[in-house]
Amino acid sequence: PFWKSILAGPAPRQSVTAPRSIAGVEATSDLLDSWNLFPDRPWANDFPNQWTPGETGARERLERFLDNGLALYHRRDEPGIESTSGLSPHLRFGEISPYQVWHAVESVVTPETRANASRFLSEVGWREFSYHQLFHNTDLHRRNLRAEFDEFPWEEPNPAHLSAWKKGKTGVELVDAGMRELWKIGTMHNRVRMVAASFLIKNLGIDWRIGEAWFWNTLVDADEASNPASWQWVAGSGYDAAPYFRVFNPELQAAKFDPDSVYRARWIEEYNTPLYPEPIVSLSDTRARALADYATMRGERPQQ
DNA sequence: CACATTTTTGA
DNA sequence: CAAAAATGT
Repeated sequence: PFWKSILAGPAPRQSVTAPRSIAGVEATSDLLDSWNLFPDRPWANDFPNQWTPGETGARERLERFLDNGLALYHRRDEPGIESTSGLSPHLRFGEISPYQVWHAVESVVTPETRANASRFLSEVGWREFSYHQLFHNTDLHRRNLRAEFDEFPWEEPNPAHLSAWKKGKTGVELVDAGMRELWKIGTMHNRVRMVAASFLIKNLGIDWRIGEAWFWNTLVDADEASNPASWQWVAGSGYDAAPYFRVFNPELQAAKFDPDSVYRARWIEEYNTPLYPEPIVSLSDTRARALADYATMRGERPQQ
């Protein structure tokens, strides 16, 4: 309903260009580079190859997406190909606005790319919906929007499981590839985020807030609205969220969206070697336990 | 933006 | 009787 009502309204306004000067204001500005904001630790070595912080980088990223990604956007769920925009860190830091994105897309759209363009804009719309939720719930990262989830029987996090998830050593290929992408370059493909989140919450039985906190600490696009809203979406505790019983099967997701293993092989060095670990949990057993926990929350008697 | 199971379809 | 569609969690 949120996006529908946005679309029913007027198009967003055009952005105004920055003024060269403001009458009566004398302002000098440091060069951003002189602040040496970029991390110099080894863990950030690969970051400069991934994105260029700042307004120019944001503009270039958008152009690149409009030139190459938009026509492929119907394949956005395949993490092995570059079909998503990669704009999230730029949007996060206000280096480009959703309104600018909207008008840029509308200015290049053709009948052939109309469907992809609308879908892409609706994804930007999810971000707006997240801010709508945050505006009305400043404790979005803490409180289940659907209060019945306060009764959910989360288990005490198993430290070995949680650590394996953070390090990408769960033995579940798509989850590990995503978590290692996150650690290496501070981002993760959206489809894989959903799978990795579903695995933590449902297969490992760990409270979504613990996953949210890890993403908040590691994502370069960590966003105070999108991050918690999306975790609540996967957990089923959010507004208009995925129902809790929608449990991703990481193996089926990998077969469907990474059929040639390109993504998994890219991020898991020891992929397809004996060094790669066995799964730390059984996907089917833990899925059954998750559904049983859900029934408990709903006050239902256990099956049989 | 799921998956498993049941029911229906149709060659 | 396999595949597609509907259904329940």
